[in-house]
Amino acid sequence: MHHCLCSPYILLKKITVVEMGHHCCSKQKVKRGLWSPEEDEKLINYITSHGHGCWSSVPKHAGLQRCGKSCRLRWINYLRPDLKRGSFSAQEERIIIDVHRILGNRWAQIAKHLPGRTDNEVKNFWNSCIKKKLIAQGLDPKTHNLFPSHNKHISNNNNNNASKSNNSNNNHTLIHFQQPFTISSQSRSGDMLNTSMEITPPFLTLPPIPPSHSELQVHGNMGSLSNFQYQDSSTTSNAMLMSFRGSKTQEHADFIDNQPPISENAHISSSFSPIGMIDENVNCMWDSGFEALGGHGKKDVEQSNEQERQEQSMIMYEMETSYNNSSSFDMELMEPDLMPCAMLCNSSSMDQLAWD
DNA sequence: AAACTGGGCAACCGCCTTAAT
DNA sequence: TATTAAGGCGGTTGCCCAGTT
Repeated sequence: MHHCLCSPYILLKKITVVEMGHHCCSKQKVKRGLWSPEEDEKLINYITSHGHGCWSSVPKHAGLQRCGKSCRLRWINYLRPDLKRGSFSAQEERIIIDVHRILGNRWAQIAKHLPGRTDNEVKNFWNSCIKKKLIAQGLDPKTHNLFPSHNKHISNNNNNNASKSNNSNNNHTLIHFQQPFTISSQSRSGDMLNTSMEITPPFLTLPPIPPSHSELQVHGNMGSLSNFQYQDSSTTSNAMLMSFRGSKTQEHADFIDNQPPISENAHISSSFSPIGMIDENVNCMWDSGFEALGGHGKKDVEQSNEQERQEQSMIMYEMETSYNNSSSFDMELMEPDLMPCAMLCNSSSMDQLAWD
């Protein structure tokens, strides 16, 4: 729920003036509570004509009895012109979950993947909505893993440590792919980066987007990780397929984008140590270059410069299975596009944030 | 109709980091 | 190098609204 700037809700809300003020502006009398339309107008007028500059001086220059922090927060979370309004889309929801899975409660980082959304908004949405959905699915919202009791239940049903739920008759596409694996990054030239991460699937924790918007298909039998495929055909250009072919002797994880192969160097290794290519500008985290599935647009020659940049940013990932339940890695080393969400969201937003 | 309750969300608090001196 | 102020961020609070009793 977003309150309109002229909402009676704001007008009726009690606004207090605090004598002591905040610790950051203790010598001022500052208003607290919700902002009035008049205050908003003052702040907007000042910032649009002068920029915020030093926030601590904004209230004085703008004629506001607020502390600088409060002004900054009000601008960032509510008044900024580039803010997106309205409820979160299913795709935004998926991005939040995917990034949260990797970054945890780093709302500001998560919000960077959602243009027009603020960290506060994402945080509130998580706490009020997504968290409950995950819990309802039997997933721990902190770890995104199954709660032990739920895990046991699934295990009993499937006789395996991996399972899926793909009942087309309900709205829960929930892939429980329990074996964690470690990702370490490697530059294309072969130089190893000190980047590694361990991911405990499932990647997918959301109900499928309604068919009108997207289709999420799960194929195969997850038993022993064999022949599992995940296909996201939400858009014509983003469709991809991940295939886990598992056996005790030879296991694969194929990540196939419907984009044309970016590099012939891409390959999949055995022993469940698949190596995929990461392309920050392709809407897919993994581009194995194995085979294209379905239609896709061809690379335009005029994009050669762009492609060169893409090539430079490609990182080879090696994944290997691990059987402990820890899931830690150095978040600071994780580039936004190296996250699962990159599979699902528009490249435009990801591009901007790619190498921040 | 009134009271109660939970959800949603804007705003605040306090800690940490960074930049300036 | 130490100190201080400002900015940034995650956690939490408090208020209003809508639904329920």
